[in-house]
Amino acid sequence: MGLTKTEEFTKAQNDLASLAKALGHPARIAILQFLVTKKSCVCGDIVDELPLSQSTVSQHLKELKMVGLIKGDIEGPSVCYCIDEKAWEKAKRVLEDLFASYRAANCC
Amino acid sequence: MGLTKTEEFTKAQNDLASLAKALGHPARIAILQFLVTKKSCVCGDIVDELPLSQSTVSQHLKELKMVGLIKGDIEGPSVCYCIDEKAWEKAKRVLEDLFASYRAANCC
DNA sequence: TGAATTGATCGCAATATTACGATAACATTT
DNA sequence: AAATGTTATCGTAATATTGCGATCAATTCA
Repeated sequence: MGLTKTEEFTKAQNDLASLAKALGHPARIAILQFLVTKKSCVCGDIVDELPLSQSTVSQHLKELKMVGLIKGDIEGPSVCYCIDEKAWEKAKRVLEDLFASYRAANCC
Repeated sequence: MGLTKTEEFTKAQNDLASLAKALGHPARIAILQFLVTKKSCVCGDIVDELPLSQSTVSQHLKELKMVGLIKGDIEGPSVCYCIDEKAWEKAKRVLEDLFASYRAANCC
């Protein structure tokens, strides 16, 4: 198979999983960290920063854009990628909710 | 290829990505949520709860165990899976750090 | 001991991901 | 218009993930 049975889970579970999946690659973590420190938003600078080819970086940017964590504005010939504040805050909240829901208990 | 270039990134980036990757499947989110509400810790009950076969659930449990988020104690004939409090808190912190590092700025 | 129960592992098939070079698309500059 | 610079997309190869049935290992129960 290799096909996740998304229809068997709730939308919230799928959304959270999609978000986490987008974070589940070191290159994408690196991209987000770079954008957070805002050394630059320009795509080319991100490519220069990462030990990956331009096409590979472009793909990672696409995935981050798909879950909404970043957005890209065309700026003349280049593209300016930025954290999408709203999506960022929402992701933060959703993850916090998951982690806050646990109350330590001496089971086992 | 298909091979993540982990050696090109920092340990922190790889660790964070591994954690996120483990969270990046709805079944694993469902398992964690189930354990958090602590309806039961017994493996069989988790299997019953999920729309997946026993072997598939076992694999997901294995992945969660590998990143440390849960631990499994043998309890007679069955196995009791629980949130690993320490790893849970650490994961929480690491993700919080990432999300807290962003300061809204009107770039782009 | 033998049967039943529980969970892990193996082997396989289908699909997804990662990575890269090549090339396309688009805007700017000459 | 042509050349240049920047980013996206396509095609392809290698590897990883997902899912399941079958089977193995360990424990309990009769």
